[in-house]
Order: sequence, then C-alpha cells, then structure tokens
Amino acid sequence: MNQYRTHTCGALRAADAGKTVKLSGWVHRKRDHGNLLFVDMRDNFGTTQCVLDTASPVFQTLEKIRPESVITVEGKVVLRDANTINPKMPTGEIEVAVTAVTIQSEADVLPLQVVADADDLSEEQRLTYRFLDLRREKPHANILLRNRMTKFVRDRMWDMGFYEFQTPILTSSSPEGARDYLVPSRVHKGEFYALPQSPQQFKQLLMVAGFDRYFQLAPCFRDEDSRADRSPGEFYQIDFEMSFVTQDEIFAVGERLMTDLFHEFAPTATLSEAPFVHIPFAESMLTYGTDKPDLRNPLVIKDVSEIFRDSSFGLFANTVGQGGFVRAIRTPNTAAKPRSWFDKMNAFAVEHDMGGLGYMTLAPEGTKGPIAKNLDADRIQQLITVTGAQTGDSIFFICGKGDKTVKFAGLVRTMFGQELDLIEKNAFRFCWITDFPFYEPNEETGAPEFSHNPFSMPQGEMDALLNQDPLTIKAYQFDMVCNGYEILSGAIRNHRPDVMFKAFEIAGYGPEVVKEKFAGLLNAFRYGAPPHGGAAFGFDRLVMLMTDESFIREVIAFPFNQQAQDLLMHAPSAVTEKQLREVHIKLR
RNA sequence: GGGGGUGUAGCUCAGCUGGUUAGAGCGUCUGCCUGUCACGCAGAAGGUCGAGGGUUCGAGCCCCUUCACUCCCGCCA
Repeated sequence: MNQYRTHTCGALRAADAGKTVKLSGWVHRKRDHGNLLFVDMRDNFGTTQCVLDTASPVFQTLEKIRPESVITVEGKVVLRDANTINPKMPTGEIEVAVTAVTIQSEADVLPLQVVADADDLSEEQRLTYRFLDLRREKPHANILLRNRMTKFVRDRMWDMGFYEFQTPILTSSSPEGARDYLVPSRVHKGEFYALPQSPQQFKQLLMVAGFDRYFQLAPCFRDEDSRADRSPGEFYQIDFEMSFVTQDEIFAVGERLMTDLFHEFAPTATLSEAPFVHIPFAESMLTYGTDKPDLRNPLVIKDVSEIFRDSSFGLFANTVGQGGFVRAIRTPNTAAKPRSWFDKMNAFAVEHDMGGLGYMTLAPEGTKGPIAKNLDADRIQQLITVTGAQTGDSIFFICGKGDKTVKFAGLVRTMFGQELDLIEKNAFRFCWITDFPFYEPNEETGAPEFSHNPFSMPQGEMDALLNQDPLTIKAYQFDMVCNGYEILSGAIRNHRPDVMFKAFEIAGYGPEVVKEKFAGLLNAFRYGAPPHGGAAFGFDRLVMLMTDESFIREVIAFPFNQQAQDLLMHAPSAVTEKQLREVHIKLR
C-alpha cells in the first residue's frame, strides 16, 4: 500500500463510508470551532473535508497547522448527517474523521492568498509565486485543459497520417522575420546559433527527404515585444507540412482539426461549419478593416467614395478628389439615440487621432444629421441602398486616406459591435484569409519587398514574376482566423530554385545572397523536391480561445512577464566572467 | 523606440479642494466557540504612501526627475 494515500482528495463517496483511509494533500481551509475542527484537504483531484474534535489525539497538531501545509491524515470515512451534506462538493456526502496525521511540509505564512482564489492578484505577484498561483482553481484547470488539448491534437494528427518529428533547437539565424534569440558558440569564436522562430526550413527539408506528412508541437522563439495575446520569447505551434498538395487539402486538414477540437472542448458552442468561408486579403481589409476579422460581429464596412465624389458635401468630396476614400457602416436601431450618444461616438474617432465620425440617421420622418443636410436626395438614396440601412438605423462614415483610415474603419466596426452588443455569444466563427500580396511597397522607396514569407509560392509562379507588376502578385499564403484572432498561418511553398532566385531578385537580393542565406533549402531543392505546403496553428492561442481567457499568460504554466523576464527563475540573469570568456564575449 | 494606466499594511484597494494621529476587507497573531464548508465573535500587531528632488506654514494628494508593473502603437506568422 502507498505510504501516502489510499485515495486522492477527490475520490471518496458515500459508498466508501466505514473505510479506514489515508489522504495526502494541502491544507486548503480550516474552520476552527474551538473544540471542533474542520480541515479541507486539497490535491490535484479535489477536496475532502476532514473533521476532528478534542477526542482526536492529533487535534492540537492540526489546530496549529497553517494553510497550504502538506499533510497526510489517517481516519475513517463517515457519512455526514443529512443536514450537513454539502451538495456543492463531489465529496460532500462524507467526511474523514481524523485519528492520525503526518506533517510532510509545513508552510510559512503565505505571501499571497491562495485559498481565497481571488482573481484580482497582480501579474507580478502571480508570476513571482507562480507555484502558488497554479494551485488556485482556475489557473490549475487551464493548465490541465491545455494538457488534454495537447493529447487530443497529437492523436488527431496521427490519425490523419502525419508523422511526428523533433527538429533542432540550436540552429542558424535567419535574416527574414522576427528578431532571433542568439546563443554564442564556444567552439567557434565569434559565431552564434539561433533558436528557431519556427521549424520552417526543417519541415520543408523533411518533405524533400520524402516523409510526405510532418507535424510537431513545436517550440518557437522570437525576440519581439509582447501583447495580451502574444507571449514574448517563446510559444508553441501545431506545425504541419504536406507533400503533393494544393491549398484546399491544407484547408481540409485545418478545418478537420479545428472542428474536432472545438466539438470536443467547447461542446455547447456554436461553430462555423466546414468548409470555412474564404475571404481574400483585399476584401477583408475593405469589409472588416483588418486581416483578422471577428465574424461574430455582423457589421460590415462599405466603400461609398464614389457617391461622395464631386458631391456637395465638401469635406468628403475633397478627400475623395485627393485620392482618399469614404467608408460607411450601418448601425441598426440607433436613429433614436440621443445627440450625446453620437457625440460620444465622434469622441472615439478623436481619441484615435481621426477627424471625426460623420453620421446620418434614418428617422421615420426622414434622414437627419449633418451629412444628410448637405447631400442631394439621389446620393442619400444610394447610401441607403449600398449599406442596406432601414428606417430606425443610422449610417456612420469614416473618411480619410491610407492604411490608417482602413484600419480605423475596422476599429469602428469592432467598437459598434461591442457598444450595440451585437457580438454573437458562445460561438466560434472561423474563416480563411487568402491571397495575401506577395510583395508590398517599401514605405520610403516604394520598391517591392516581401510582405510575408518569402518561401511561399507566388500565384502564377514564374510567369507572374516575369510578366506582372510585382505589387499585384498574390501568394499562395493564408491565415485562419477565429473570433478576431489569427490562429493559423500557412502557405504552398516555393520548391523551385529558379522561381526563388527570381522572387528574391525582384525584392532586391542577388543570387549570392540567396545562396548564402538559404543554402540548406536551396541546395536541397536542386536534387528533387516535391511540391509541398503546410501551416502552423498557434497552440497557446487555441487554448486561450477554449478557456475564454483574454491573456495568453493564463494558459502557460510558466510565462514570461511583459519584459520577457521569468520572475520565478530570475531569467535572464548575469553570468560569470569565466562563462563569458568561454564563449568569447566581452561586455561593454 | 513611442503613448496611456497603475504604484498607499503581507494581499486587494479607499483616501474629498493640500490641513491634526493615513483607513477598510482579507491574511497574520491572541482569546472565545462541537457542525462548519468564504464558519462566527472579541482584540492586537502590521506603513520609508515606489525612489529622489521641488513648491508650500503644511504634501499620500501639486510640479520635476526616475524606477517598477501593466495595456496599446511600432515590431511580430
């Protein structure tokens, strides 16, 4: 018999009454009635109430023990009286009458309150005492859910015929993408390894090696600043790659995995049916003002620039005349809102450094508002038709130039979705964003540069590179978006050296540079490479969606803080002179 | 790199228009309590008001500098 326990703290039921048992766990809560003492014991599996009075030989010991100490108790399982049953606890029909106790580890006074399970501890406290924080119910449950999702994903990928691999953690620095984490080499003075930003090149090499289907729950490292949904430093991807496929087959794998995963872990939620809707990048930017639209929000953005061109509404007409544009959003059932509400909406624009939010209301007695006053009836009718507005609605207008205005329209859409409580509840709405531009103009020079991953295949391949304006070429590159979060990114890869040289040449890289920086891949492609493609899900972000958390730290056992520090292990930290000498580094 | 927010007891916070001795809840400690399950009751201890400087008769509060944490922009598949 195990010397610590016969049962876990979540196991005992009425049927166990009469048994002599041993439990080990943490002192969750104590309720001391003077001559009667209740001790709730907690472990990973649950909580059990222990009871003892002055007749117990260990009464004094347990009366003194501090919360969160680890103890082993022996005692008899007894049924509770009907009026003392606790229906909120799975073990609530019984309690353990304690006859003996062993103190395994006595806890000091706690720096923060674990048992209170309050959600309002500061991040700094929680991360400094993460081992205590993770004892709390919700953080504990989040990590266990992540654990079950890990197994589920792994099983489904195996079922779908993917082989699981490990790829190197110490690899070479890559010039594209994010900032690398560097590791100095001791053996090779002045040279550095880099931690992989993703196993991108390795998984492609595995395709060249003929393994057909690869997957990995891959750690990825990027030295970039954090966001609520983006952990600094490191994160995990469900990374996969397939040979002899087109985009649609990658989509099918992604849809299968998400459909199964969300059915399993969010059984009550409404899900998008596969196949998920495809939204070309350009359309997404126009209709939603972002490349990661939240489709739970029913509002859409319409371009109404042409209606305002040469119109009598001078402000908008002038902007359109100078290459700007006007976007409109219909907001249902808002025509009767007070003037102060429209002013508040306008203030939102000012906060975001935009001129304002023009509007027009469709009251039963006619259209109203500053824009309606200055526009002829025909144009007003066109606005109503384009936006689909009905009596009782209003239409808001965003006018300006450039990318900033496009994105601002997206912010306005999101703001109205929340303000008017239009966001669908308990739903996961998926879509594919497709047809990303292969190149984008450099902000200063206007010269084409890679907009995303240079390893993806341009649509039209060599013919497009030779004969098309580079800035109009699209890539076989796509994202999957769920509820406004980018959860996957993928592409059909460029497996043709000639196309790759040409693609880099257009972006301003000569063949020597390509040969130097991508030697591994290029060399491999010279000796027979299958057409291939793949993608990667952000695993942490999926867990975050599933747990309905807004912060990615909530689903990572030992996350960095915003400054990419581990407050528990004190990383990063200084090292000794000797260590620095060995890796040939001198600090300035 | 830039912008916003926060910083007061071990934890979470309140603190008015600048005014006497800086408060609450939880936790801790002490005492009482045999059916609680966030037990209850009584009491006590606990403060460099993030740090430094300034204005003022007087600063937790106003000004300047600085540090820490956090959210966002930039950045980032």
